[in-house]
Amino acid sequence: MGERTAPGRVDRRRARTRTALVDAAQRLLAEGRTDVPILEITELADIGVGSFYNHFDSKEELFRVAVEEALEWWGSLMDRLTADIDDPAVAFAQSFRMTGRLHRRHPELSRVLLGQGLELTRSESGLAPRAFQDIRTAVDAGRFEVEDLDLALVMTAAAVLALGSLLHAQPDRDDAQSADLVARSLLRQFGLPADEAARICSLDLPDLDLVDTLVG
Amino acid sequence: MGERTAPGRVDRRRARTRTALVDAAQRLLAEGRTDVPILEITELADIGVGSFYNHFDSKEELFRVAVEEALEWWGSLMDRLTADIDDPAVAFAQSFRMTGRLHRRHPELSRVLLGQGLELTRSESGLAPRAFQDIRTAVDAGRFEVEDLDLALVMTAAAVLALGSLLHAQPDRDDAQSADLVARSLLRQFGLPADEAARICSLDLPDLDLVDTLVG
DNA sequence: ATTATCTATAGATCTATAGATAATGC
DNA sequence: ATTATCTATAGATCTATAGATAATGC
Repeated sequence: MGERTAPGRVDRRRARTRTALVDAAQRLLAEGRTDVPILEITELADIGVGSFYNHFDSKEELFRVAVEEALEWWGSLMDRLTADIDDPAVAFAQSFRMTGRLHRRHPELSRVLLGQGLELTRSESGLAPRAFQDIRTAVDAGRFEVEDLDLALVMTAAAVLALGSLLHAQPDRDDAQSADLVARSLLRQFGLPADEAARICSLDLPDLDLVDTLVG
Repeated sequence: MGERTAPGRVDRRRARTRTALVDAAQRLLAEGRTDVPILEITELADIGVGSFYNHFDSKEELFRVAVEEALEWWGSLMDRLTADIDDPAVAFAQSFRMTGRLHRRHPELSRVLLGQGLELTRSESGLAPRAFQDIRTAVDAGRFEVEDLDLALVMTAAAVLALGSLLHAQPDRDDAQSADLVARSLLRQFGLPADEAARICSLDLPDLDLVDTLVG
């Protein structure tokens, strides 16, 4: 009976409510306040408490979804911005360096990321699978020399978190310079010669300003 | 009027209750369950709810103390075990390699550590100040070449956490080998030549079995 | 006599839902 | 007519304390 209907006003209204909840959850995540009553979440989202249960079974589920969507958004952005880079070592480095700049550019998203900690590496979506893929491709292409892929992934995640943590703790620190320094150190850990690592980490990055206007 | 009395039975009973609470909190921390009713904590500690408030004002305070005491215990152990090492690079590496082995040897304590995440680096006690001191001493002695002490500290903490996270996720992974591999990578990051880093990370470690019988 | 602990519970807070209202579809 | 949202609230849960009991000191 193929009842394919174009999404109508009802669906859009429903989607708006859901988005309001996820947005509110992301704002709370950014403040590290996940231990709040559902009523506070719905007030922040400016909807009635009752509507909460039309969309999520519990606070935990909402926060899980909120984290997932936030990181998936950034991950897919990194995909698009590195899609036409041939050298997988460069693609990896560009993603890392841009994610380093994320901490200042989108502090709320950065805090969502930091709040995840190393749980990050166990997610099926978001940044981890992409980083893992980048590293594997670079190893297969003979660009990285890494005998332990899992260790490499978790060290990468740790570097992202360490960098973000430091940038928030020290508001005056230069994010670009620190990010590139850490990226260089990671590339060297993955077997690239020092000068090659330095070269890669001083390449131009895509203009994130342009991107924000397209998708953010 | 100088009422110095030897701690009597009352004080010991009081201390026992407090310790029971802190122990219970550490067990809960190890399971990541800090969001439990106070009643559950006191039942786990096998004391009445009322007694809780004789010792702590809130759950949060109890958990803070529980983390602090756990990490301070391990930190002071590392101090003692590296006290008579002359080369600060070696002292740093020994502490790091032993802490890597902590994840298998004391999984509960390890989970307390992992639960802290990079907050770790902002604590006035525990591992961070010791690691910072080690790194600074090594830099001053010309053993490490590190231009950014804060970055070095946070990368060290991240490496500890990454290693622990991986060891828990992969129970079959060789903890000693992984720890030494990461330690070597850190030493190289801090400017030591590859062969020197490898040598340091294959030195004998103090016998932790003996120590456990003395203090644990 | 003093101090810590225990039991029992008042009052605060939170979750989840029932039933009413509003928006859209047909 | 249908579906989403809203308001109001019953019932569950949790915190923090009052008052009773038990342990120790003198």
